[in-house]
Amino acid sequence: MAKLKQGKYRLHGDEFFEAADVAHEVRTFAPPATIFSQGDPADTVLYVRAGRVKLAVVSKTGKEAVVGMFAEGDFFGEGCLAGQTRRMATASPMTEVTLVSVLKDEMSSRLHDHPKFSDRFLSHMLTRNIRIEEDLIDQLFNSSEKRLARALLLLARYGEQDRPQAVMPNLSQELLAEMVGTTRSRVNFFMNKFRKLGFIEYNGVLRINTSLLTVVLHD
Amino acid sequence: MAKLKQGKYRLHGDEFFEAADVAHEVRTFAPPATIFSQGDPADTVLYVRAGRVKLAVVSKTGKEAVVGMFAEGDFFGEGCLAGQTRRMATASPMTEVTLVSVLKDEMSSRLHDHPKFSDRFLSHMLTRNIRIEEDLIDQLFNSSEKRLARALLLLARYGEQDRPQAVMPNLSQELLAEMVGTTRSRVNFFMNKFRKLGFIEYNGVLRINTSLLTVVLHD
DNA sequence: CGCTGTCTGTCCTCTTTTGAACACACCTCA
DNA sequence: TGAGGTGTGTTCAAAAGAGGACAGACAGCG
Repeated sequence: MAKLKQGKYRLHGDEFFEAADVAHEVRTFAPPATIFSQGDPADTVLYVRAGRVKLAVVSKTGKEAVVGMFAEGDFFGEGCLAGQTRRMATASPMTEVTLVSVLKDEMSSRLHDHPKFSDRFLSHMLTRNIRIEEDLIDQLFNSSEKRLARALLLLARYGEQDRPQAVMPNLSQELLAEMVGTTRSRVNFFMNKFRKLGFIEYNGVLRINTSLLTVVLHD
Repeated sequence: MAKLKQGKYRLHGDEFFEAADVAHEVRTFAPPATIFSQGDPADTVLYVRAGRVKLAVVSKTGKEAVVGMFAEGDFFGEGCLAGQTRRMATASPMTEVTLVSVLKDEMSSRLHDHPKFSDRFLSHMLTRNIRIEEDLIDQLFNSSEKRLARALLLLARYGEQDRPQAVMPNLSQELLAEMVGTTRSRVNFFMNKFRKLGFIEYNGVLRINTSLLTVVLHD
């Protein structure tokens, strides 16, 4: 385990793959490639060694929604372990990304016979679960204004690792709308509102005033 | 393993608890009791041996939303394994219910050293994950009309075990509204619409015409 | 019997959200 | 240099939803 500067412990990359002797394949992607598409046959579980991945669903009406973003240390595509035979969403790289891909059957076996590996995976599942559940509650309770505020705050926390609160510039209002579950015009409206109120500033880079923006969340 | 009539295999009750030698406690509840409340300290994982449980969140503004319903064979309250120290939701029995409760630390240990048990739990997590993700997508894409239709269809599938499509009578429009994430007046409006169109009928018992109602979902 | 509580049916207003349009700025590439 | 692409700022009418209010039906209970 490597201790990161924020003080959190995190298992690093391959160790536990190698410790558990998991047969795997390493693949890299860069935008605008596609890792897998909604409807593809699903027989591998993926793990992010480096970079960032977006998981999105498109509805019958062509609307697109982001249902997950994954970074170093995350698994995704694990639905196939529960019997999903097709991908339910489309995964694409947001940056250059290095992935470890493990066949479903291999994955099941190693989960079964290697406790450390299974611990690690289970802990991912628990965390992911909490996150989706929060997203669901957010959708159930909050207006799009609050949901946008929350999304920005989560992004800010992501950014924390490097400099205080500079968030990636390749984050269009269109993408924000997909993450939040609303339309671009709505996002634009609230972004300007937040800017006027001094909660955020942006012109190329996005800076977020965490403490001010938090106020939006709590009425 | 017992083979159920629908042809699905399902592990039954205690077997795998006993096989894994998990220290546990059995408790029973009946409405209108509370199993645990949002904000309570969280240090056990629960398992439903019989009956049905509702998991709901109340917002700061007093709105209530149902984020999960659990039946025989389901685990819940597993957030504490991922470090949540408080319950994020309130769990209540919907019927008479028999629960198995396992201390968090005991749970971690057994997950770590007993593959069968860990398999079983992991499979629960994967399934639950898929379900919440679907709920989230449903919220992101669909109007309350479609969400209600979906909720009813899911309920019908639940009922499938016994008679074709009679759904529990103690299912108020208020509760439906909480499950769907809307208001009662909205639910009432669509229930009447569905009834007029012959998609459902109700007067005490609710009967759902699955194939007709499915049409609503697909435009 | 009447009181009370719960659930349904209905109606109405106010707010939020959608969906689409158009102008403008900026970048890139031929 | 100019054309096309992409992202932003802005506006607006129309649709969907929220949030109440109120009456009637019905059951349990003192």
